[in-house]
Amino acid sequence: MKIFKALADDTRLGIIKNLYASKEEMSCTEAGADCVSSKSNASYHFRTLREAGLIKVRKEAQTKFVSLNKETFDRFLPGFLDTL
Amino acid sequence: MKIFKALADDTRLGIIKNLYASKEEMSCTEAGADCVSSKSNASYHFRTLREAGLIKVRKEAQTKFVSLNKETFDRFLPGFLDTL
DNA sequence: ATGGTTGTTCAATATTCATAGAACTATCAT
DNA sequence: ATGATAGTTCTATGAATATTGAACAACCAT
Repeated sequence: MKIFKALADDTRLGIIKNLYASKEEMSCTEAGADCVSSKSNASYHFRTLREAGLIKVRKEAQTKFVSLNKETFDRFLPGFLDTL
Repeated sequence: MKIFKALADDTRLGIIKNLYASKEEMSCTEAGADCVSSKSNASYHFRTLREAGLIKVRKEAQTKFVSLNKETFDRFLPGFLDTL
């Protein structure tokens, strides 16, 4: 459920696409650059994605790096990422 | 997107589970028996599911029979139904 | 024709979710 | 220490969704 709610939003879907396309981790700022409307908005969406288990977050200095949590996709939405 | 919005709700997810478990078509009343809170509410959720392409509807007399639209699941969420 | 099912539509309300700005923490660079 | 960067949290507000009941339409059975 949390997964579907997390994916039921254009902004978050955009972030997922960015992360999938990049094949690497990105900073929150990077990953949300073209989707997000303010930094508090960004924070909100990244939290939603994290709580749904769709992304992993690693902190380095001030910066947080995010990447797709492949395990979750494989487990609950196997094959989905390839339909993006 | 419409697909995720459609799945991002407990009531509709319940309906999907019922349909998946039954392996056959069911009437709307049957499929929603344990999830839905009123008949207008049922109608609303079935419409949402239909518009997302997740179910097929067949009318026979007063009764509408609903079933999963496997094509949509296979195309956009391959493998998902088996995780239910 | 009347009454009983099955489902739809409409309008009102309630609930949930998304957005914005301001104040804040933490880290780095000078 | 100061300023800059990266992100969080809070409160308020707006937008989108869900729920309800009432009135309705379609179909069947008698």
